[in-house]
Amino acid sequence: MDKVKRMPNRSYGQFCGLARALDTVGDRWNLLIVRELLPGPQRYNELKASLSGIATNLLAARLRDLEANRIVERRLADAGVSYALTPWGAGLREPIEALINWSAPLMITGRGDDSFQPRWLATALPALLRDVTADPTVELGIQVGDFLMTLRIDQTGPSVVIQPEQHPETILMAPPEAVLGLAAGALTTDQALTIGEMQGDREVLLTVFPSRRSNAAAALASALNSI
Amino acid sequence: MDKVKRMPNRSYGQFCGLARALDTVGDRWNLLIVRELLPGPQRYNELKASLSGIATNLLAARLRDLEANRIVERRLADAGVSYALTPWGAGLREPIEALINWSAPLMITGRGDDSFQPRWLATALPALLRDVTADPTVELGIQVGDFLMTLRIDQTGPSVVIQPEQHPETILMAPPEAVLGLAAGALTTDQALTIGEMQGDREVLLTVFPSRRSNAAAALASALNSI
DNA sequence: CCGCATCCTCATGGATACTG
DNA sequence: CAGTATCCATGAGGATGCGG
Repeated sequence: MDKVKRMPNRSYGQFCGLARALDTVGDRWNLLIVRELLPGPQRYNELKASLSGIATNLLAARLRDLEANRIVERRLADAGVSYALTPWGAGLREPIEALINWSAPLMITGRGDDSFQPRWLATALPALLRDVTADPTVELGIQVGDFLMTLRIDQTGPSVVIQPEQHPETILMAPPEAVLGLAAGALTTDQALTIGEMQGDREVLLTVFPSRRSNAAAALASALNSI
Repeated sequence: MDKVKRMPNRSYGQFCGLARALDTVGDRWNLLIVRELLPGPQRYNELKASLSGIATNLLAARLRDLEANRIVERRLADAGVSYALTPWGAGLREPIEALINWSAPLMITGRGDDSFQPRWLATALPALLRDVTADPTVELGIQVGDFLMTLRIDQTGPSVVIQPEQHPETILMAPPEAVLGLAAGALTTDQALTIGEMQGDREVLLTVFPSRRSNAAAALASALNSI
């Protein structure tokens, strides 16, 4: 009846950086929680809502583990608790961005029945557009849901700023499948624009400032084709 | 008795690159199998031996999944099957290297009771030394176990070549904890050299070519300190 | 031998109800 | 709002068997 002693925690037991990284953040939901916290701190119920489907006991357990491993820290916000990444935890941005870039072929099938949060674009777009240079300087405001950001492409490369001051004349409102499909290279810029213009009943509206429109389309096309 | 229909595969169901990447390679052992195949194809039993602790049925299942997802492909070798990465599967090198870099703080505790395979250095060392430039050109042969590689640091950055032609006068034979501890910044170069020289009974021998020794130590120190 | 498949046990994940 | 508690389904670990 007394079998061999069981390992208390299921570690790979390998002296390898990858194995130890996965020992720490390899459990289910862990990296998705980190992704959720990359744009900024979140409350427990915000995390629970964004990670649709996570069991509440699992979310609590994962947050406890991540806190014990110094990846996440609890902060006392007004009227509640707020979860934020430590500097080391925020260092997971690079691996996460690398996984997002690698996964581009998995995104061209479109959204399907999957859930979507505009917040995810704040991590995905900078990753997908990294190391891309465009000839003319382009600045687009992107609004998906109630999430505002500015996509800027210039000689120094592309950058995405979250929650910028609004530029109403250059706001691109698009459904997530159009934006991410475009970002993944699934659609040409023209197709994406067409989709945006065709589905007006879904509150999809494209209003790039006219004098910049061709520049924006060309820059986006060249940027996205090189992904 | 008829409950809600269960999902056949446990997908996150999120339209997000990270979530879809983890749907594909997030299951336990998957990324470690990819790491094992990064330096080159491996046989089933080689994988089973390196990944000490994996259940044989799990390895078979994971290889089937990875093959179905076009990450791994089976090749008919002489007298058996050989598993190799597809080009897309090899693209996981970047996320894996990013995780290895992120995990450096987890490596400074040393090897402990963990297992070790020299093959892992072939992925870890280039990752840890990326984006580092050294002033003088340095070339070191590193032998751990029966695994030979050349670490070269010059103006174009560091590079590691596996199984090179041997340079006996610059071979550094060191225990894995010394090499990886050094790579993780746990030890200064001098300490690592001392360890190497002190533990001769463990077949630990450091014989950097004398005229290059100071250059090598300085280059390694500056390279490793900037990690 | 190599490359798995089967069987069994236990740890982990998932859904829901409940509580300070 | 921010979690615990509980129960059950599923997946991992380990031993063994088995055909080529």
